[in-house]
Amino acid sequence: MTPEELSAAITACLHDAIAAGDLSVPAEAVPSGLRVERPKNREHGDWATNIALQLAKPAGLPPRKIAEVLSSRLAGIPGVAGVDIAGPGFLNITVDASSAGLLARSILEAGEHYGENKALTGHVVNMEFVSANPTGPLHLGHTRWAALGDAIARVLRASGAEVTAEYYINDAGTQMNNFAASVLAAINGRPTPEGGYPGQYIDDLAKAVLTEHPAIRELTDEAALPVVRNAAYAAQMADIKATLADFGVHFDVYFSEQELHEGGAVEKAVARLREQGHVYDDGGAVWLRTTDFTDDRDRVMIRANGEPTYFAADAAYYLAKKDRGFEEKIYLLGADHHGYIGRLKAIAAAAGDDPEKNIEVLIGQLVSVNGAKLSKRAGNIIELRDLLNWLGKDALRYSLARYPADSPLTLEPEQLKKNTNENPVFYVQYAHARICAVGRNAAAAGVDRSAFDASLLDHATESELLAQLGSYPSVVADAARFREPHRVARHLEVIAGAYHRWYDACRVTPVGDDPVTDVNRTRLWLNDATGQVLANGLDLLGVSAPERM
RNA sequence: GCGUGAGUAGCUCAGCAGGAUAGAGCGUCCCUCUCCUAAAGGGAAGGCCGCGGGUUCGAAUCCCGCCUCGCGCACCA
Repeated sequence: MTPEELSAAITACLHDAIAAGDLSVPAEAVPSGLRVERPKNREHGDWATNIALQLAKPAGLPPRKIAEVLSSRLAGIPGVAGVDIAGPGFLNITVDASSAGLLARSILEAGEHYGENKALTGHVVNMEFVSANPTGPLHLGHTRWAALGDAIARVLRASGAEVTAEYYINDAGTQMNNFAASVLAAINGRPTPEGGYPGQYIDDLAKAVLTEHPAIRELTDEAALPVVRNAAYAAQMADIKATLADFGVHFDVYFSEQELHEGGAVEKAVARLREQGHVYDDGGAVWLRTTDFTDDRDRVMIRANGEPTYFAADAAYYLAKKDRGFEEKIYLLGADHHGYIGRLKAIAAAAGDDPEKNIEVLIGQLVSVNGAKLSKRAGNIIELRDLLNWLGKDALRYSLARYPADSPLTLEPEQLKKNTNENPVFYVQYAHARICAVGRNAAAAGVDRSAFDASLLDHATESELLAQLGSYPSVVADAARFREPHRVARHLEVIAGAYHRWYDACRVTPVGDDPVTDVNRTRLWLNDATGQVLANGLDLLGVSAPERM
């Protein structure tokens, strides 16, 4: 029995009690999503609900009185072994072993789909993250959002949402000219120009451009600059994409800012917003009255010199997302950009959208790494590529995904390289590897899954393990709803702990010459089911589930 | 100044979508392998949940005020 099935059964009992006149509660006071919780204290049963406490006020009865009415009905739910009323009015429910144990089989039947849910079915989401400028390699500042954004996209999909992961390329504006000028200067052996980009990677790009265009030095700067710009841009973007691929991060769409400008989308956006009545002219510039909404000041769209601002492109980009049919637009930004929330929401509102519903800006606090070496290639930054080579994809992705985005984070590399409990990614992966080892040993000992008797899974550690496995789908759903994949990571650690304790208490393979029994066979189901859940959860985080360590 | 995030065990952090005795890992101190991965497990010790008010059956959690720290407040991108 899963917690969802139990809570549905309790809800049904509640409605029965009301229909039978045992309880008088207004329909609107009955919670739609009744939840059962795993009590911290094992003496409080397998599952608990505080429904009686919640209904006390609307029913005008003491909570314990309501609990008494419900407890006899709850006791009649198939699979429920006992119901106790505790404390102020909690209902503590004990599930019989055979009912709880069936979960092991249903997990294996669902396989890699176990944990998927329909919490966000019908949601069409655009998820924008990383969006690093194509003027240099990805660095530490992008790493957290890459890991987190990709994991959020995965949990959203697992909850039924239709998600497009998108990377906005800021390939327009003066930065690209400075970038091109820097590469051209390197080609000609001249020093980095004013406002240009220093670093070894510029020289590498220069060499690549020179290989592709051997005669480039013979052109005037004016003629060479566009060629250099395009070639260096393409090479840098290729490097970024390759790094992301190695990091296991996938984007469905790379969206070019330059194409917005070239296609006239920026002018059209200004015109559209002007039609909506939110645009005005002042001091030769064109402004969007974002203060009509929640922004603290109006924003310039077209400067007095006729050049559109970055903000104007942002507005055009928002409209492009809207026009492509994305009802929900999620932006993942660093804390240094949190000032953008107001203006982005104002764009949405000015476009006629609901800023509470159609746009969501997630802010992540900055991350640092103790003892990380600065990149020689790219100047004073920590490169994602170097972190990847140093710590490995799994440790890096897991450790970034296991904290909420709004908590400041300092990674401890020495800890991430350890193979002990101190390293959470190891702890979870080790549990998976151990499960696989047990599976191999079971096969060698002649234990297979030819029999399954759920009532044999009656040890306290089995009840605990089964309960945590049963909670997994709702953890995935919560992770999606709140955009917090760290919930998955934390729950995997709980499952891994429950597994290790079970492993110590209950053997799958017989000792010595003892015969293979249905206890062994049934435990193999539980062993394999746990491995399936750990693998599924690690996959949501972009982390591998090794079979051996 | 305004906005925004944080403050929980010696350390790194969960818990904040109100619930029962506030949790995990590390560190310290005990204990458990002739038997599936001890790379593990069990136990002990360790807390004015930043401070002060409020809301209610109940507050680490919600509201108000204050303190400390991080980040941001461009006709830059």
